[in-house]
Amino acid sequence: MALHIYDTATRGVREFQPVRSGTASIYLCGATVQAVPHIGHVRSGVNYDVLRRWLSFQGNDVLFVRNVTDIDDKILAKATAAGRPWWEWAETHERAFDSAYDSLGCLPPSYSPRATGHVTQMVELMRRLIDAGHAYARNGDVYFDVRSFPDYGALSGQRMDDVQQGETAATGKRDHRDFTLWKSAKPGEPSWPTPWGAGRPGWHLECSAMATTYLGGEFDIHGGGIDLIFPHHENERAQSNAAGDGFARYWPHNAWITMAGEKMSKSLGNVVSIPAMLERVRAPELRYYMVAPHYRSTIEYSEAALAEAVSAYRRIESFLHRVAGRLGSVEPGALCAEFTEAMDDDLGTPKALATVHNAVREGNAALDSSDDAAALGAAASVRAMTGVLGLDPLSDKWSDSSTVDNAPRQALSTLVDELLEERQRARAERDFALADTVRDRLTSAGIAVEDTPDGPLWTLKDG
RNA sequence: GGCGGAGUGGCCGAGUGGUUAGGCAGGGGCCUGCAAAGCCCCCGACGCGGGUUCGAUUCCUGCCUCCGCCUCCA
Repeated sequence: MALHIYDTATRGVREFQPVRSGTASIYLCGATVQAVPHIGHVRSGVNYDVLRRWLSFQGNDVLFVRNVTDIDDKILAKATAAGRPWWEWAETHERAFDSAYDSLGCLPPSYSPRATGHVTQMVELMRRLIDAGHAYARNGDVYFDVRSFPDYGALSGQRMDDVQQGETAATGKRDHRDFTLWKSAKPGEPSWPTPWGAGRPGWHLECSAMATTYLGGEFDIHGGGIDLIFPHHENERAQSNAAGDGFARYWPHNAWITMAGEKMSKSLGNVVSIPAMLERVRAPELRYYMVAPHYRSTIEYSEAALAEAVSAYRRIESFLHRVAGRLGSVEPGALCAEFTEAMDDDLGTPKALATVHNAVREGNAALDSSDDAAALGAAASVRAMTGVLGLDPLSDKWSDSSTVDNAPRQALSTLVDELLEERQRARAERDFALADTVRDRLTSAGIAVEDTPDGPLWTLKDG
């Protein structure tokens, strides 16, 4: 089975057939960089990172473009309120997003275009729309004429007559449902010159301009959160199709992470920032939490569920450490067939992880029965499968050796090994009181000791 | 008002017209000086009422509850 992916436009799963065979082009609506990212924002990044990795793994040459909206009402308002230049405000938060994506193991995009760098392309797109009779200028604003495009509403399933109202601010519209392509300059606000007057981009226009600039008039996948279906993606599609571009072939949308049943928003005060979370759990554990449910299912955030994700991830991790400790290095091997099948079915990560856990159990059993070949095979498979999900505990990104300073670790290792030798001597002499005292000392220092057939193994607790 | 999503065992979370999701927790066992880890077994579920069917959690229908979008939003 080839990859099948959900398409909001058709309300169903369809086989992925790229515009150009052997390549995959993805445009993801990235952040409006007006505040620090929370876990909801990063879920989108992580979900599409998994899609991108899966397409790459299957041999596609993937182009992954994730934009940055670096000019909009909120950025201007917040920067003004903070007494800072708008461009500094945007840049500061863009860095915060980049850092959050990176810390969760999202591969960097092929390119991350900024809205302010693509005014030329936006002007050209407006020119085409006006020439074709799909847009009009009024007092320096430029609007898309919704009634000129009969297919408007097809993506989101909206019926024209039932759309309650459009953007509130605009005044020069022919129809209240028309949306703004370009906003005329207001005193004190940044602006760029156009044939219709100075102004700044309307939100929807920039994505069409940037997507087609880098991915072509027709490309494969356009993603984002479910809230973007209407009006943002509806409008993007309308303006691009009206201009004569085929635009995106597939429109998947990821669901929310909610808090106590409500979407996260700063006004509700229920935002969990990424740095705050990473003080409590390790990055791959948080990533596991976001990858384990299906991307189209709402995640109801809870401490207990997060703790379960931590346990589940550690089960996988400790299996790989077990095998590596006993049998030496483990290289990524072949995927289980069920894993491929699950991933091909609209990125069925829950089933895919079930496959991983089955392999872990079988691998542990093989280890217990000293079937080294089977254990190694299972471990290789687990590395490959978790690698596709960006969760491979032995990858350079997540293995402890790459994140912990080597010299301190060496020093610690020397001291711990001496204590463990002392404990082993005590055990050999059946002086268990002394042995347990040594173990208790290590435990209280945050070092867990496990006895294995190959001798004691120590790990730092709570990574 | 329009459009869309969801209600699964103690918890998280998939899925299917009849036969094992997976994880976490709980009970029993093996292993271990003890512990931890691991393995084996067990426990148990499909919001409510109708209908279709040999059989429905899975299809149809009515109802209840919750959530999202329609202004900016991952």
